[in-house]
Amino acid sequence: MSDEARWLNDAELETWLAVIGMVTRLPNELDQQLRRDAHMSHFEYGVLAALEHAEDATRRMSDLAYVCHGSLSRLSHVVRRLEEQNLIERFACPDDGRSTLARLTDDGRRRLAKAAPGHVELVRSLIFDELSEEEAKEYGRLTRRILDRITK
Amino acid sequence: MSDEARWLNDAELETWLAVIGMVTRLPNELDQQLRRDAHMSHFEYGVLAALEHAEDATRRMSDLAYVCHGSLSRLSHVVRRLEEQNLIERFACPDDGRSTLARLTDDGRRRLAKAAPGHVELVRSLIFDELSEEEAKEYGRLTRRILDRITK
DNA sequence: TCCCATTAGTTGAATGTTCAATTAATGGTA
DNA sequence: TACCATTAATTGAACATTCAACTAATGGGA
Repeated sequence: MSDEARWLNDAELETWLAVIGMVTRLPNELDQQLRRDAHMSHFEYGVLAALEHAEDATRRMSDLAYVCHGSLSRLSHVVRRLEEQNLIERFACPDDGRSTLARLTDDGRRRLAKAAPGHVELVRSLIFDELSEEEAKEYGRLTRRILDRITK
Repeated sequence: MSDEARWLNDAELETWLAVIGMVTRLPNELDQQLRRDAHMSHFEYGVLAALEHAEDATRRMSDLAYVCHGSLSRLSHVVRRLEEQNLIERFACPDDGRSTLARLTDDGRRRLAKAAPGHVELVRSLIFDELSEEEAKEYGRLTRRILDRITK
């Protein structure tokens, strides 16, 4: 309270308001497009994509939660729903009895391939059509530094 | 499908993965701090703050929804809960019978003032302690351009 | 004046996420 | 070996958000 110096100045506030808008509106935008065109949320898309890029299209639940930026609980619920649609299958980890492995099925791969073009098109139109190549790189570098702070 | 050129290249993908991490993790981080220290979500904080900065600490519901980046339905539910805690009051708009005005109460102002220092401290530690003054401005400009695209 | 498309807001149900409790396996260490 | 703190994952309840349906007021036209 006695520390006025720690308040945000005008320039900082302007930046901060833009950041709030971005982190609030962008997920909504991605969710809407994917729900409309591919009947999945952006988080679900991220789970499928994270599996596709993994060795054997397989990951431990906790690793998957980390790379998808979600809690293990959230992931567990989401994976159950994806499993019910046969997009993912779960099986015990042979190395560690506590772990569960999740693997992308062929159906899952097809659903992802169907969803990807429209999703990428939206990402491109919102970010990479707006910024020059160098601006986009700089934006990535700055964002990564902040993200590393958040992740600790 | 036939359009390989529209896919993301390595640099774009790196930028995009950082952005996804940011928009997914930052809201969680803000929510956790505010819930722990002030028993409110970041969205609720935003609603109170948006009212405080308004003329007579009063705004139409739909304006409030816009500046808070949420749907009118979401805002309606949130405002009901805040009203139950006497942080906000609602009353009919004299100019337009369809509109509802929301006003910050004295209790609401106090709750916001109590929550603000800890919240600002977190924002500062995540963003403005990481970036130089010029980097923060640049980050704000780039983010704003993307946000304007999202908002159309 | 009388429509009626549009805008503003609310509500309840369906859905999704968080939170806390629980189960179970692991890896040290006494 | 027996203990137990830690890690991994799941589950159900509580809570928040979205979605669709609804009420109601407004502002133009015909």
